[in-house]
Amino acid sequence: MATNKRDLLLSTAERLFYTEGYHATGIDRILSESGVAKMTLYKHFKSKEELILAVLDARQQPMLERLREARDKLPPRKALLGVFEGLNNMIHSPSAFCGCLFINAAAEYHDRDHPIHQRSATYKVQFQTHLRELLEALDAPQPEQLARQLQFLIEGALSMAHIEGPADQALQAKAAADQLLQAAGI
Amino acid sequence: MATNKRDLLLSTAERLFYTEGYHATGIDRILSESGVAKMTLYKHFKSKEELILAVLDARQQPMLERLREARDKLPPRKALLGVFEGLNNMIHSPSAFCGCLFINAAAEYHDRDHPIHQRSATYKVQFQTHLRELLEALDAPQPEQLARQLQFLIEGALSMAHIEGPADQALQAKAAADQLLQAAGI
DNA sequence: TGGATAATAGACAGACCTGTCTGTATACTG
DNA sequence: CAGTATACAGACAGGTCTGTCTATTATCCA
Repeated sequence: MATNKRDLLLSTAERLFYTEGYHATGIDRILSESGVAKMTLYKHFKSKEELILAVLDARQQPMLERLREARDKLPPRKALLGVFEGLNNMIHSPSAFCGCLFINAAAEYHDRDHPIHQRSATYKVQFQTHLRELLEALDAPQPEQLARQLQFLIEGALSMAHIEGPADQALQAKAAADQLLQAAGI
Repeated sequence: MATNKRDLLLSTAERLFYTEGYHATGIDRILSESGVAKMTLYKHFKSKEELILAVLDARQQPMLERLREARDKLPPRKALLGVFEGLNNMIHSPSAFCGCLFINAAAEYHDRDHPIHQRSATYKVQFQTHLRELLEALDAPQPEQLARQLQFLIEGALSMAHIEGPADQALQAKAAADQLLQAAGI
């Protein structure tokens, strides 16, 4: 038996939401694939929406943690370009690559006041803050703007890898990032 | 009475699919907002899926046409940066901006063999071809790679504008594109 | 061993979904 | 005027969705 029904539900739901979509994945599908009873799900989560929010939170934590680890272990420029290597691994993950869990969530819940959209936006803000801090450590002239431009490259590579299939998107984005850094004197 | 029921259905469906999502928009909603009868819809389109495909096709045509117009009227470098101005207009459109219709479609129909996903991918390929042709006209050293990098900037700016709300994403992406072009000696 | 806790299966309500069907009204066309 | 195409309203079938409920079983701890 798995350690914790709640975690089992979260990991099953994350996999299905990620590979099939949020609307397209019904509660019953999550239950049958995880082997958990319906009442157990509704004891842990008030509704499907709360389950989605919990999945996003659960995913956000390790992602940001890995970024912080790299920042603490590596020199700033290596940590910065390391993000693109992580992206490359993600795109070529053995399990099906379906873009970004948060972008996909925002794409299904368009309304910016919707909690799910907001949670996705929060993650992206934190991600961008991370990039900006690394650039500040490198004394970049316009860290805010450069961080946004690097994020565009990352998000764009993610989107395109999702739509056209895994290829060398992350490496080409990394090459562009490298040029932008050079142009900023880094 | 509107000119053509088919076109009325297409424009209503496009608006709803774009602002609410594909799964979240039911057939009945499209019918009640367009004032068209159900049988009329199913006379023009075999199924909801075919309606979605028709919406994507209908949207693809004018988009590519506008790009070609710019290419024929403007010098290549202006046409290239003009794409970012079009993007800026799109992001700040008076009607709600909800990202890219095609990206959103791919995000709801993840399977790359699915007709809807493929149709979205086809559009992005044509878009990239357009960028590459402009770069070839400018004698860029590596037109293929540069085209992909510019597309990452564009898609990334689109994604981020969708998730965090309309701001200066297109202009910052344009600034990055300008630097990449300069670095390539253009 | 006994009792609380947690999870189980499975039925159910009520809403919504797509797609089909019937029958009627309107408008164009030979 | 007759005939045909087009669109209409609205019921309907069959399925799926979320969320609630009941009643039963397993597990753990004192």
